[in-house]
Amino acid sequence: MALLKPRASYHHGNLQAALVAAAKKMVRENGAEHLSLRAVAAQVGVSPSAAYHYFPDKDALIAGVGEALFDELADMQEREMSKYPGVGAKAAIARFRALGRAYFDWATKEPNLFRLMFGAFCSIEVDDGSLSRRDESRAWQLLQSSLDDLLDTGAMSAAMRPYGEILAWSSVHGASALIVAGQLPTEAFDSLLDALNLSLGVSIEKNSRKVHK
Amino acid sequence: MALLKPRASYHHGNLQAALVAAAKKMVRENGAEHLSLRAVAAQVGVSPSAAYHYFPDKDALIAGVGEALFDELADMQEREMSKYPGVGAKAAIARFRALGRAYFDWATKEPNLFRLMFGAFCSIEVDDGSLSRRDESRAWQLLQSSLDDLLDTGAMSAAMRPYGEILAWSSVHGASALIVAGQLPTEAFDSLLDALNLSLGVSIEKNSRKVHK
DNA sequence: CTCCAAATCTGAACGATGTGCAGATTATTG
DNA sequence: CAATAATCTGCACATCGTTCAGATTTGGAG
Repeated sequence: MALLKPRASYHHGNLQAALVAAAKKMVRENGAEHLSLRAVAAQVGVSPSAAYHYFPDKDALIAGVGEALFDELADMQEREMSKYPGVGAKAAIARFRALGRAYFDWATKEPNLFRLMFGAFCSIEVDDGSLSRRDESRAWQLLQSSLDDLLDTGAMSAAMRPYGEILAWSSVHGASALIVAGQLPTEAFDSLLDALNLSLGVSIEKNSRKVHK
Repeated sequence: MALLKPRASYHHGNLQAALVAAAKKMVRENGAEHLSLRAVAAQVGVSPSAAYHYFPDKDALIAGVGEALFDELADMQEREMSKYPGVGAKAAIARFRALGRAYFDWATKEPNLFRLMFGAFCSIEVDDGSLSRRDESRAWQLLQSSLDDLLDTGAMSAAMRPYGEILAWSSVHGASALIVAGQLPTEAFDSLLDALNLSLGVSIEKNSRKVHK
């Protein structure tokens, strides 16, 4: 089982990317904890040892998958936000909700990938004391500009603005993680978004759902 | 390495509990993803096969550790809250803060145990549609009574009460998880607690820290 | 106390896994 | 065209999770 596929040439061409892509697909289906380096290599049509030319060990491969995933998540968030292109407060609120919901949808549709991103893999280097991952991440910048947008259009209370990033990201991530882990029911996320809007001084509009029980 | 320790009697006495305890110690040190069933058995002084009399497989052992951990977490939260035994609003606020901070301290002091609890292990059974884990968990009940306490003592706005559980648990868990994953700096949790108190209509008292950055 | 059945643990074995290393194969450059 | 570098293979090793037949011990019935 899991035999080597024949290849056109002895050299693969773009092995590194192919390994990451194959690993991502297998993590999505089986979870990162059941990923096998040998299976990834076989899927790509290469011997297990070949992977060690591009990754020092299996964990590095998984970290490579994680990097790609953070980019994909930001892409999806941008796509969802761009569906509400207006300039007023109403559009700003819609974009803010879309941002949070995109995060949640990603988490629930791809729980294995979501767990990979925030698990024990993808170790963050903080030894040099420079930028923390947060400041450079695209997701963080999206959130920041969305909150600025809310403030500028008068949709958000100025008093809560300094807490916007931490409260929004923590609560949206926390609800998503707890729901993915089975500790909260799926419907709880609607309540969370309503609560978050209330907290930031944003009035709930008609598309909000009922408070969960 | 990892030799079998000699035992007094052929039968161990309380193997199941000993296995869980040893597994917990090893997860705490090396992370659940590097736990070895054989190493756990050797630590207890028993052959690897002996474990299969109490757990169908390795994942079940890890799930057993998870169960114990949820109890320990609730114990710690109760202990921390009992340090503020007053009856007024001020004490209720202090207890609420202690509840959240105990959760965070647990997460940061034992990141490997924290990740085990909310990772892909400890699968929740929801097939029978009965109680979700949330409703029966002691942590949830602690949070509920703490929020009721805030409301009764007039420390919390009644309008926010329906959102109390979801907002508090999601944001505290989210901030803890993001900080443990290295996505947020440690100091961010103080801001989160302040933001949470503001959101629920609780006035910030003197022991609050500066907003981060 | 004796003996037997049930509970508990061992030992060896199997297939699969992560990883290192010597060498084979191909690409690239002078 | 030759030689050097890049890339990949084959084999080996230790370890892992798991199974199963059998050894050891316990507890209860006579």
